[in-house]
Amino acid sequence: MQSSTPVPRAAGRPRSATADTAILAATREALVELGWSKLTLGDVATRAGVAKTTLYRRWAGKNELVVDAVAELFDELHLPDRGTLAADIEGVVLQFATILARPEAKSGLMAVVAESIRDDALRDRIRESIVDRQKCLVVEGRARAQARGELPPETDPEEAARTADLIFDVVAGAVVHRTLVSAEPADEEWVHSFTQVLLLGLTSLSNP
Amino acid sequence: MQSSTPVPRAAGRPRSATADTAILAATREALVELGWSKLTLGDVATRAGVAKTTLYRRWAGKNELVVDAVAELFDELHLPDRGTLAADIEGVVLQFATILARPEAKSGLMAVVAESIRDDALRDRIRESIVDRQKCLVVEGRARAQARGELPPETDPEEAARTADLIFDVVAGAVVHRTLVSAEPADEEWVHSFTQVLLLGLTSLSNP
DNA sequence: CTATTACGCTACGACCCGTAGCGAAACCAC
DNA sequence: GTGGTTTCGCTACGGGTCGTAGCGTAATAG
Repeated sequence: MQSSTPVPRAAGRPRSATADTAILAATREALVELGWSKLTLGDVATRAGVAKTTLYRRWAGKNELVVDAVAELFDELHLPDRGTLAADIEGVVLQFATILARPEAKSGLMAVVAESIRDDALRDRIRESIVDRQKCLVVEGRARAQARGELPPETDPEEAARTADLIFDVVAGAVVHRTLVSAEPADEEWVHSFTQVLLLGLTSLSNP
Repeated sequence: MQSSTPVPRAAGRPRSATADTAILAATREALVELGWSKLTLGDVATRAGVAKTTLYRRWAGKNELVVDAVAELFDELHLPDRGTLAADIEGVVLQFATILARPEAKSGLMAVVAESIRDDALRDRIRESIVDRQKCLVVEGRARAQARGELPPETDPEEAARTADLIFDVVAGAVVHRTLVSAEPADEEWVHSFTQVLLLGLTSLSNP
């Protein structure tokens, strides 16, 4: 019934994979040099060495393109295992802060989130490719801490989800606000103080 | 040396005060209906019943205009005196969340902050008219708590400033992230849980 | 009155958007 | 090889917004 390549290969000329990576890299480059507002799709196409029409065949517009370009920055985000909850938090927060310190992340992230306020599809895209991956780290970190006995095990899964959401908003919100609004570096000293505050709140939530 | 009106009145036709308020109101209206990206200065001028040139005589561009329009939303932000630190925090955070729930705040605030990443003058404008006023509430709230004996008095003023900055980033960041990124309401239940986390961290910072 | 400044209006070049149309190139099945 | 199919690069276009210049008029001070 089927030949060697059942479904994956559709007929016709395949899309250039190198073009994708070139476009996303060009987008980040333009974000650094021009910022969000002065970034144009025509300019990105020129930088990537592709035609403007090729860009529009793959992305609906500036919003979606920048989301994908910024999302790749968060690929390097992983949860270290440093033995204690405090050390794990410090490690992952510091990673997050390092990524946010890059100009392409600063220029792009806030802008697409602002756009997502009035674009539900864009919000979902951001959630899938950026936010949810970060939230997983919170859940995983809490699970490790519970396995170590640093935090009591969760009883109500619904309550656990609410707590994870709260922690995530606090962590991500604080780092983003520090970096993008206060415009000061989230360096080791700041992360250490922040972790200290968070840690007490974490344990207190579990032992009301 | 001076007549009746020394400095304030310059020669010539004075600027219309009603035009200012009409323009800022029209800006907020356009933010609600169109959002940041589709808001044009020509449209705002039409809504306000003024000429487009009048707009450009008073504001350098879209960024500065929206900052002023959004800043007025935060005029109603005041620190209540509910007797305890926990109650004060819950009160002011709930006020902040209520303002951020308004569509004109959502659409405008994130966008101008994103623009301020690459515009130092705009960042200063935001700081003066929006951020610093919020930070004052943190400082004032801590002073009250210290007067009540809920928090130990500060010794090092530099350390006190760092702590206030940290608390501010945590509070503002968490509420903003909850409202604009997670896109879920910062209602009384959430604010209560958040306050619980924050309060423990606050006291722990003071008693290391 | 004159001088000065703000206002409304019109018009303009410049830029970017997003799309259509075309021929050429790269893959598939036969 | 020969079709069929899809992508690619390129050009060109109408439409929209920008920010400014120019002009005549309106409002205030001296």
